[in-house]
Amino acid sequence: MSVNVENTVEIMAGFRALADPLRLQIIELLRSQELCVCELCKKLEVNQSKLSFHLKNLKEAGLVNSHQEGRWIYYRLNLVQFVALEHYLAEYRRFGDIPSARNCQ
Amino acid sequence: MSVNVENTVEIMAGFRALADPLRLQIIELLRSQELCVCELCKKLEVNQSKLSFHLKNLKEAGLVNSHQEGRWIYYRLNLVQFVALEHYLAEYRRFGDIPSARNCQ
DNA sequence: TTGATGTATCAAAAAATATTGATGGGTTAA
DNA sequence: TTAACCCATCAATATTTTTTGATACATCAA
Repeated sequence: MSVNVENTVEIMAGFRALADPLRLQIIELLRSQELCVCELCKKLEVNQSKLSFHLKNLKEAGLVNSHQEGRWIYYRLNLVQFVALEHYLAEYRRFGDIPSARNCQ
Repeated sequence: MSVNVENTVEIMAGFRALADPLRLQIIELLRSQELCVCELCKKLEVNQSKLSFHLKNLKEAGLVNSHQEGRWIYYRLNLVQFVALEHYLAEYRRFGDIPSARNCQ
């Protein structure tokens, strides 16, 4: 019933990574297909350095993985982490209605 | 199938609000019971101004509601918004495996 | 080899967020 | 009334995050 404190840091990192418009655009693109950085650059019309920064951010939060193929580095979603975040949120409604406050003082 | 762009701003605001340790502590406390600001202050050992800032943040993101009762203002979770965020994440796994990249160039 | 391409990283500047302390507005009890 | 309490807001500061441009390191093609 109580929230797992050890995981909370990772969960929060996930939410933090999702809290940015460009990063949200990135993961929405990756939703349908794995992509390399240069393709993301073109589709999102941002410079490579900026994109690299945000991809690192997403990767450190566990939301994406990458693998190299020749000189390209492909990024793809790590769905496991999405599920973890989803479950964290699901916990909040698991126990139904929340009691009103008993009077303060 | 595609992600609803209009909602994305609200969804992102939700994630942003969750991306902070104190705010996460707040909602974890509110999970079991509605609380007033002074009680949250005591439990979390932070000053009132700081707490007020973060509560405003959570409220603007739709994660909590508040109502006044005498001189106390009680905050409680807005579970509807938690469900909305949960559903947003659930969309990512709805369509199963993601194709590998076709070669870039 | 050499030069071009794809990507990460770094330092500096810019922008966004958070903290702090002070103040003020409601509400209640005396 | 007055004073105490609960809370929001504001301005100034501090901190964190993001952007930008430069550079460096692989890999590949010629």
